Amino acid sequence: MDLIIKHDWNISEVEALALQKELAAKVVKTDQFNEIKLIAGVDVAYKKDNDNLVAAVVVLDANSLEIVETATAEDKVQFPYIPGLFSFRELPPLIQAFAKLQHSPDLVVCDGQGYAHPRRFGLACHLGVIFDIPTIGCGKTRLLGEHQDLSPIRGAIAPLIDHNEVIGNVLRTQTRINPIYVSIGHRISLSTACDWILKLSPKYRLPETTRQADQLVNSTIKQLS
DNA sequence: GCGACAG
DNA sequence: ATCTTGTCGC
Repeated sequence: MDLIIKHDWNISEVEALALQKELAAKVVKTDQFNEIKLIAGVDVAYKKDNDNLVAAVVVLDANSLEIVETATAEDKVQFPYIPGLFSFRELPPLIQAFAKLQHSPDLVVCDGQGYAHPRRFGLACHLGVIFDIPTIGCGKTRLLGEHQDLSPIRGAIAPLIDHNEVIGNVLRTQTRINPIYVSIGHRISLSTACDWILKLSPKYRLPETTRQADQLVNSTIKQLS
């Protein structure tokens, strides 16, 4: 896993906004990948005893959903949580975890929005662009945008719209369970992204990738405490 | 001015 | 995210 774009992370809020505007121009919104054999799920959690963040990456076989490899990293918080600047808080430890991987995933499912973002550059876009790999944004709650009511059945889908632009899809992954918010990260189309999320969510609300990453990051925090 | 606001 | 009481829906 090689970083294609490197930039400072110890920057001000104003500088972060300018950087988002610059990098957002590099997002590719169409399918640009070959066969997807390995899919990674990522998650980051806050460790309150030492004010650190713990990041976890889990690589799964795209067909069997069996775990192929995992990696974790711990780092100090160096940016506050600001809605719209989420990636500047969570990506530093995540990059460290990716650096430890022996396998390069062909697709990364992110815990957070992608294109469904005020400046169309959520965490999934940021991660995708700096590594230049296909990514999907997958959020449990809405950052912005409006949508119509959704059928209660698994597979129900509705466009998420902001200022007359479709910025993502609201997707029901389980019948009568709250839908999730899917958006483009990088090098993937919205429809292909939703196909993968449904395939990766046969049993639970969230994709298996996200579940495994969440489990790993929490067990890591418990173990280190 | 007030409310909303990924994790 | 995380903590936690009261309220609501099934």
